[in-house]
Amino acid sequence: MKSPRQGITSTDVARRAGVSQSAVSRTFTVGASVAPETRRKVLEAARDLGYRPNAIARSLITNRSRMIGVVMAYLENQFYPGVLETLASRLQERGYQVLLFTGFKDRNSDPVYEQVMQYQVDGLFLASTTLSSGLSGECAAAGIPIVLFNRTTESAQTSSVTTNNREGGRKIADFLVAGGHERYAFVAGVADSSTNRDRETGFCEGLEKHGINEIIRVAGQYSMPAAADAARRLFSRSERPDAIFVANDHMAIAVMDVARYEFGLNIPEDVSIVGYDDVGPARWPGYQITSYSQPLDAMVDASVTILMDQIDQNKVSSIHTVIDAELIVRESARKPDHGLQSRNGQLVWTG
Amino acid sequence: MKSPRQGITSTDVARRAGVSQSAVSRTFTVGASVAPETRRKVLEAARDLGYRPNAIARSLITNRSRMIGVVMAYLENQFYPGVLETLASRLQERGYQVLLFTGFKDRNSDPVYEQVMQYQVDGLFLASTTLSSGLSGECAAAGIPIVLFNRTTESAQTSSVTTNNREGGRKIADFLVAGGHERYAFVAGVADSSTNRDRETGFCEGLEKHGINEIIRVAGQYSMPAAADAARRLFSRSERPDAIFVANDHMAIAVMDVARYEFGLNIPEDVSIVGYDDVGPARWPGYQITSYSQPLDAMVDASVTILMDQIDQNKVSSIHTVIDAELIVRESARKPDHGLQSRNGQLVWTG
DNA sequence: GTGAAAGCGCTAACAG
DNA sequence: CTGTTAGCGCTTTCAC
Repeated sequence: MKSPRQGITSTDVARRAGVSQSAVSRTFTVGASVAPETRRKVLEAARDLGYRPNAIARSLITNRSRMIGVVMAYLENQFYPGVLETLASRLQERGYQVLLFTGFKDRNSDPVYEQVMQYQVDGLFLASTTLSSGLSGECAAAGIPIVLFNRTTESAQTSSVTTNNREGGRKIADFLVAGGHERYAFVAGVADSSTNRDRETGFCEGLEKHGINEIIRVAGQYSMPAAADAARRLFSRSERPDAIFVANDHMAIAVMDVARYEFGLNIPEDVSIVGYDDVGPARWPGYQITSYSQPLDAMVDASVTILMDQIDQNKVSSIHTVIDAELIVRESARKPDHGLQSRNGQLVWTG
Repeated sequence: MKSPRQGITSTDVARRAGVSQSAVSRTFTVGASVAPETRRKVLEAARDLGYRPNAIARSLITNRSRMIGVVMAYLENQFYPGVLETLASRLQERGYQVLLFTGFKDRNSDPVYEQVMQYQVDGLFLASTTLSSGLSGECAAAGIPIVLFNRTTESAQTSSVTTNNREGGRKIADFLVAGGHERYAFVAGVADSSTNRDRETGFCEGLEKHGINEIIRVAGQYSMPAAADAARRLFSRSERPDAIFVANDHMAIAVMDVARYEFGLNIPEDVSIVGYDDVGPARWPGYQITSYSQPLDAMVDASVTILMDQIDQNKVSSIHTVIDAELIVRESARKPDHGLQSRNGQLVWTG
């Protein structure tokens, strides 16, 4: 008698259907040629036995696991669960699975990658995390494409998908200036992330273009508590800023809460706040954040396309896709009297 | 020349180290006996070559994939990303990986399970979703343990981890009654989920015990828009409820927003709101939801323990773990003048 | 402690 | 179209 862990194999099915084991394999391989009658017999036997092809065994021989390693350090920022959900969905449609690595926020991520690699993933999707150049080289050598999501590097061995963060920063500067503000501040994310750097650069450029050369910069580390602290410092200044660009919505929420509940400020009357990402809570009535939207679906689609193309061609290259995005205007920042346009029921800044 | 997709195998390492392939295998198998000198040679050769054992091939022979299939229909409710993160972390500590299935909210989930099974997962963790009895039987037969997270069934073939939802409902009733309210309402989640049913039953029981027999029940479907609609109906009544238990925090947020921004109500002066889960935003200054906490870590640990035990013993059984939880008292509901106790810097209702 | 050999369940030539 | 055969990379007896 078979042990309970032992499944039904294609050989079992073959025996029962009175055909060869290869015939069974062919029946479950798309595009393989099997006579209708054989196929019928196999399917019947398979159904009777409750047979399911063993994807692990298939992987071993095809040298394709049909798994994509997805690495996300943390899921606290609401943007990422959304990414994960639509990514998983898109991949599943194409017959790929998600091998997820997350929850290692503070720990060293090297062992994580060690694991990913052992599972022979066909591609790597990295969000809210970075990768040693050693490993990306290894992946390139092994023919495993890598997509950095919402991050970039100069590396020739990885691809990336981002929005035009620099232009985003610039547009936000334009928007805030058009709204007639006086003292500008920036709440930064993690300093060495490309995304933060680009948003900041764009914002500064934009302000400078309008002759504004003084920007108060505080560090928010992409975390709510750090952003709250940053906000406290900002609002305690004698010259309180009246226009703040916060590098993402996750932090903007913390900043708004501090402004209102600790300093009694009114938004946007006393201070305008602009965020980035357009996450769920940005639309909640209590926040209504004016935010540069990151089009989730388009970004995920682009990532999946890059991965699939490179997997199919069996060769990795470095593609950098930049997705167009818009500044969605809501109530958290003073609105200019021009340059606003309604689009799909949303107000957007057209400059 | 090897194709780029071809990795370095144990045979390559063996050749370079001048030992047999089995020696290499042993070096990478914990508890196998290898002479220190052999081990050293192997490790050196492996490092030189950049060798990594192939987990897929190992799975095939050991009949253990060291992957746990995690199924979560959606990640919108902030509770679940948190679960996912700590679950992944705990599993990784034990050398298990997460094969994630999500993002099929509206679609039929059968093909999802079809996929999971093909990947020979060693166990199944199901949250915010249910399972056909056929499939759970199949898993039981195949020796694959299943844990339902935050749900239960009578099925003898699955385990479950929940908080004591019924008692939670009762305590919330006690708390609201002690706060001195008059008209009670319940915003339900998905009607046929065990979690919702138990919370509701407990709430009704609790109120009846205090002689309150009229409860307005509206359906919120565990979704924000549905909960918002439910709230609109509730607050449009001539006799507006002044105490509402919302089956989870995710919906409670929507209810609070409708109360404040559409009906101009003050919370808790005009209406008290109690939620369930104690998710992140429940602690945000703008919400401060009085909520029955679901202790994430304890729940996840219990789930992992169940899975690991059954995998190790190679036999599935039906364990139902119920975790103790507390009603965390914040500002969204009128506070009684007794029965409150401070614990770890939080106020809890002790009845 | 070590190597040789036999598979795990499957796919992919290869003849027929 | 079908069966036979040879592995995929690894673990695991089994002698030595």
